[in-house]
Amino acid sequence: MSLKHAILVLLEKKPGSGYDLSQRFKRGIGYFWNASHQQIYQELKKLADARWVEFELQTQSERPDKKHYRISAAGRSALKAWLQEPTKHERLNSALLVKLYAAHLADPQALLLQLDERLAAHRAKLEEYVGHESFYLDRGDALSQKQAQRYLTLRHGIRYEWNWIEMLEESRTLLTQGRTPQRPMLERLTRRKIESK
Amino acid sequence: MSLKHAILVLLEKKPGSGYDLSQRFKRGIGYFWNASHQQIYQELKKLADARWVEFELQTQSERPDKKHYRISAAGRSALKAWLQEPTKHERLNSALLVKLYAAHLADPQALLLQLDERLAAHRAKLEEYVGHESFYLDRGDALSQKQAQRYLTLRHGIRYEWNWIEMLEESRTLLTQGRTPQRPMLERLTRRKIESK
DNA sequence: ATAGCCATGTAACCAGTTACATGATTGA
DNA sequence: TCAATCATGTAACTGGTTACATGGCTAT
Repeated sequence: MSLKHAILVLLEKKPGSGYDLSQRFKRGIGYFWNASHQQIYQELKKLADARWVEFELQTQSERPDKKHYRISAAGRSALKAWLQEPTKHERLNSALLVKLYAAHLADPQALLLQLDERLAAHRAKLEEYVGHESFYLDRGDALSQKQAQRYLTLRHGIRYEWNWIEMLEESRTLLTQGRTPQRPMLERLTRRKIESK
Repeated sequence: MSLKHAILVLLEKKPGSGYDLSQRFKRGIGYFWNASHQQIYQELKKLADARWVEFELQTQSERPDKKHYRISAAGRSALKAWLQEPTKHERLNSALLVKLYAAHLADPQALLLQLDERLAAHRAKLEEYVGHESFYLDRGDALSQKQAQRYLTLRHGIRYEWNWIEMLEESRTLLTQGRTPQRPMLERLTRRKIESK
């Protein structure tokens, strides 16, 4: 499992409560890892049992008490070990693509609704990400290694959203106007790049 | 769950055994849905219990006996109902991106190995997909609605692989030469496209 | 009043992976 | 002889979702 390790990465960067972590999973690291608060709390408990994290109880007036977690030395070395391990391919299972594949069996109107809903969501995400990008671009050459890494993951997020938008737009065109894209997805120039493996 | 429905889609297209299905999940529909044979056999049993599929036993000499499954009328209407239902967002969890995000904590050599392994896999997939594409392009305007839908899902697969390749190449450049991409991911022209929501 | 944020959790369930199990045929 | 293909499954486990549960504070 990697949720354990994703949490360790976050705590290595900055300690915090389960609640803090669940917020952070919705922002930066949410480009490529998601977790619900239920999962996070259970995982933190396991991590604490394994001594990979430690916490102190912070009592607060005005707000509920909270547990402030930080990574331990053991956690750091577990994280480092995990970083060296080979990484499995993640599978991609998309129910929406299954529906598109079987679109001829569906009511076109109902499918279009679903496409539009998703299109709006991906456009919103993309706008958000493009907004984040200026942070890195303004700094130009002066990006640290850490920042550069994070910028690359953001670029991945941007590409991901952009792809979905293109796919959904092409699907809309097909369903509303019956037109299919005629050009190959990749042109000769880019194809050269593949072959130079 | 959608594995049920993915199976129904496949059986609607063409009946077959569990083994056949597991092969088909590795090919065409594998662009966007994956399933292991263990999952498939268990799911087929449930589908048969629910009367969404039917099967006959085919005894074979020379080869093991098999169960030939086909979709039932009830299965067809369950499938149709599912196609109208709203579709949940799939979450994207990528351990490799988590590792990249935390690359400064890792041994660069070990990480590079992982990147290269993935890069090779994505390049191989891309070549495979680009090969499939000619099937659709040769037919030009003459694509049926069904074929056009399938072509769109293939295009999605091509984009997906291409993205990973770009991301992994940028990461290699960062890890080996310390260079970060300077240009914004999307230029102004394409950005207009986003805003015209 | 009503919703949203802060803050934590449990329990039941569903989905997916890994390990184990069998056994014949075909091609290198 | 070894690996691959055909063909089916069970069992244990891990990971993730949904539903349920509590409760004060702040802003509209």
